[in-house]
Amino acid sequence: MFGDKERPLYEIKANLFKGLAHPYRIKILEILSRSEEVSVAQMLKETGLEGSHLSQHLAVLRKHQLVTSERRASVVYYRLAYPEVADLLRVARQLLGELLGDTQSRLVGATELPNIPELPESVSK
Amino acid sequence: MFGDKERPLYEIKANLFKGLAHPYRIKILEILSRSEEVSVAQMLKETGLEGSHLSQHLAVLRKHQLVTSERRASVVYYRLAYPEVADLLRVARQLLGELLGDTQSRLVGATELPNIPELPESVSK
DNA sequence: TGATGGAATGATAAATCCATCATATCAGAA
DNA sequence: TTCTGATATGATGGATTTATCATTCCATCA
Repeated sequence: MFGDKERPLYEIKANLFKGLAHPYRIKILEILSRSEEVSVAQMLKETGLEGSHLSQHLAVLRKHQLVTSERRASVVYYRLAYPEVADLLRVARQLLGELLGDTQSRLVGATELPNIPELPESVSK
Repeated sequence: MFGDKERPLYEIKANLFKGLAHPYRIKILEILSRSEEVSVAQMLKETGLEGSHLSQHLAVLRKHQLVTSERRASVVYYRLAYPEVADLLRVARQLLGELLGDTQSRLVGATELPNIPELPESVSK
């Protein structure tokens, strides 16, 4: 195993992307990208997730240092840890523009990409 | 399940990040970012991976449409499917600059992030 | 044709991740 | 203090991902 100093950058980067690699976490980060600061209660509404499930995804995002949280009274507020997180989502959107623009990609995407668990209505976009 | 048209963007984005969420795939994409076009043989050398393992990761990258491949004679050449892929890595690097710049993050990263399988010497950076 | 080298695919066990449910913590109200 | 609403943590089974090994495919050369 590696000490942190010598740990290859690839692994740190891969970890970063792992933090982003779930539809609900993307959803959460996009909510945070728009709003500066959002309470867990608000996210519950916007995502339609069950409480502990949301908390679990928030824990992942915290672990990867993509968000920070602050408790005021009994409410916990989240925000993006760095504006670059939003940049990352922006570039991803841009790449997907290209990617989905290609005629074939629809079909390929539909048939070959892993199937995706259904989300509650409220989450659809 | 969703047809491709209504499939929420979050899921498509999450899939994109999943394609990036492995150290060897980052390594591979960075090699491709530098070189316009690279043969599998060259990647074998640069990554130190065993053949079928490399192929498997290349298959993942193809499935996610992050790279394209072309066979000329018996050699297969890969390249990035879109320049935005390199952008994504660039932004990630930038974010990590912030993230690792913070004093605490080293410790947190070392103790709390999932442990990472050791890579052969040749891959270390 | 058969043999050879480069690359991809298939199968499998181990590791990791996810959704669900139950339980715990924390802070304010009664 | 006990209760209650808000949030987090723990445990568990099922699904997905990964590393390894064996096999197959594809193109060239003898």
